[in-house]
Amino acid sequence: MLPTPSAQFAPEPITSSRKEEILDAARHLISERGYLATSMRDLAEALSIKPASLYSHYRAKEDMLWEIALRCATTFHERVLPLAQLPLPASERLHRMLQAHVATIIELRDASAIFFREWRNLEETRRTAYSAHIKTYELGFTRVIEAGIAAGEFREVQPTWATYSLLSSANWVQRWYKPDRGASPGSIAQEIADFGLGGLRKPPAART
Amino acid sequence: MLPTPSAQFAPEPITSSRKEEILDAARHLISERGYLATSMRDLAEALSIKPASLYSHYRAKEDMLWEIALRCATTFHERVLPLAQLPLPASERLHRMLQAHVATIIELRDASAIFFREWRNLEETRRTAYSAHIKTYELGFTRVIEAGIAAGEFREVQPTWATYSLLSSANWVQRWYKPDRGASPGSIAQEIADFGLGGLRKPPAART
DNA sequence: GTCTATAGAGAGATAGAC
DNA sequence: GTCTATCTCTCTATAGAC
Repeated sequence: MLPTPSAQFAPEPITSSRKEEILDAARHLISERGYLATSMRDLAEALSIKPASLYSHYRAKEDMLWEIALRCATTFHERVLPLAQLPLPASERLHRMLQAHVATIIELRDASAIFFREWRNLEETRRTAYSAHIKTYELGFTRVIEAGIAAGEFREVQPTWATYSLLSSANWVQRWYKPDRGASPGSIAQEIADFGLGGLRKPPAART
Repeated sequence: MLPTPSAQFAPEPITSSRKEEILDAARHLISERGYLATSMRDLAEALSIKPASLYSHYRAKEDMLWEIALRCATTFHERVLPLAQLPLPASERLHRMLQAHVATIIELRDASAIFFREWRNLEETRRTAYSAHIKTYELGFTRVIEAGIAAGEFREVQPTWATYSLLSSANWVQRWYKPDRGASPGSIAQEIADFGLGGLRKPPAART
């Protein structure tokens, strides 16, 4: 699963590598301090250049935020949503989706943090586009949950609520995951997917 | 459960009611736009006064954030942690704690949003105190989960991970809860507590 | 592509009259 | 307790030399 250990994005061709360095630094600083609390001065200083130089690469601060968010959304879509179409039972598909989701959060840790937290700082047009992305993504999970209920694999929960609940608990991994804690990203993803599905699965036997 | 429908906080006696009006407006604006994106000018305008007048009530913008966060933390502690001590099975105690937690999020919706999101804008001393509060609170859940595992009520999960997972999925209610959706706060709290516990409970029968 | 210099807006906060 | 007036700082962004 997820054979490529390094990220390859493709919303637009990666033009200059300097732009990428700047975006990397931006991801790091913004994920740590927040978008509004990170100034162009801070960013420039982290790169050992002057603030004005940043504007040769990005026309505005918000353009960076948008690029970070958009690439992140694209990666989640490309890696997770296709798994919904596999010819497998719904519970197995959902499990793989959750695992891929969590693995992506861990791999794109800084970008994910920004993706989850900073969308409200996008101007309205972009924020609307962002919301549409999110809705599509969530719907991918909801459909599989619905299928699982119809197939009798899952309890009869509200599919949208279950989606929120699962993704919520998966997304929090981004807040407390520390790379140095021994547990491998794969095992964490596995554990979270297991745990989340536990609440959904129909007990094999009967009772209450 | 939670007999008082209106909040009564008590970190310090409620001095003037004007202060409370200001804090209410602050809660509303900050929860909607974010702390840094809400200026003292915005807040003053919402109250139909001039920005300078705010400083007769609060010495600094951050003092408001701190008061909002501290009161919110206190309420969560007072309402939820005592339930951990009830003479009941761990699963039942955990269920009641989750339910009270979710009910509090819904009732203090604006304050909760700020409490979860804006702590990073506190100055260091306060942020440290905040972290200590949170740790104590989470530990209350972890202890009950440990007890449940020891008693054979729960599967053998990592108690801290389970705590994060449960609280994460509960906390997300704050993002998508709409007061007008028909479902009562109580039934939502119930559903979320049920769902979260499902992943934890030991299946009554055996298998896999 | 990076620099110096700076424009122009808006932030948090204070002084002191009423 | 609210006002007018304003200080000082920092922000994003631009102009134009190199």
